[in-house]
Amino acid sequence: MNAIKILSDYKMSRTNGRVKILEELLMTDVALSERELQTRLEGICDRATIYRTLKSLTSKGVIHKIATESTVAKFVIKKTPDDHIHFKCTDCGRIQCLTGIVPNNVKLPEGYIKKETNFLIIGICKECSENVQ
Amino acid sequence: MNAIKILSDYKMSRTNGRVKILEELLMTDVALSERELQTRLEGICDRATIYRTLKSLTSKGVIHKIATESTVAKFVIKKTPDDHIHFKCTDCGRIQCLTGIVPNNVKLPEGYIKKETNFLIIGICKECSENVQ
DNA sequence: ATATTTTTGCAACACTGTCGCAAATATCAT
DNA sequence: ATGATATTTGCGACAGTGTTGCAAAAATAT
Repeated sequence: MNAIKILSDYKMSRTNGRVKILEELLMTDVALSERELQTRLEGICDRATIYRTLKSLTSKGVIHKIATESTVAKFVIKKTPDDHIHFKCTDCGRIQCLTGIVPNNVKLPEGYIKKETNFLIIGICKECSENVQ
Repeated sequence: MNAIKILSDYKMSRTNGRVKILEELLMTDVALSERELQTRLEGICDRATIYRTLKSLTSKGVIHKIATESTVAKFVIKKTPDDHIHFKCTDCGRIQCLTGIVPNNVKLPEGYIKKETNFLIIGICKECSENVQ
């Protein structure tokens, strides 16, 4: 995956800020908040630009917006189009995608129509649980 | 379930505001935000009191805090201690508990420890999908 | 009934996310 | 490449959410 290709695929102007934001998101496998992106992109682009970019990338389906209990939104590149689970570690605070385990057997009651899922498991991640011992 | 009993069970002072907040939460089966509670409790208690009460009820496990994509926290009384799924309707905006369907087969990878889950499905609820036709 | 502890209301605050608008930048056509 | 057009940016301002310190008020304990 490549930032410039994504922008052209989705017919978005190739601006410096957008390229850098996408590169940051492509570089990591944990979800980032606008805040975290801002510190990584110090001086490169404005808060408003980051928010606007995250919003358009989300609406185009390039990234996924994850709601957290701290009510700060975090964003990750979508790797698979399937529903998948996110894992938040209470120790290091990171949010990761758990690929592989898919809650596809969830059956909604009659009359309910699914559009999207937002599955978050909170606990201790592998790295942190190893460090404890 | 009874507001006054809950407060005494959890050794929380029985104040007017807390009783009213709990009664509102017990009365409904959809998740409420602080905002929504405030309008229902017009003049009965302060914003700060509602936030503080919701926080302590959440930490005691009486209610569940649901993170939404709009980054406004919503709260519901916990009916079952099990993991369960919440459903947010994009039409009427309500968030309900879907009891009965439990994603218990979700298997975390080696080394991950589960503490809590936050499963949200976004779509159209039964009532709204019936009204469309 | 009084002393002690807890909670409340208020005001102030930090932070997240949004928006209008003029300036800057990117894209398009030539 | 050059200029015309369209899009995006940065800035400042703003609304809303959630938190906190502190004195007053209310609840609990004695």
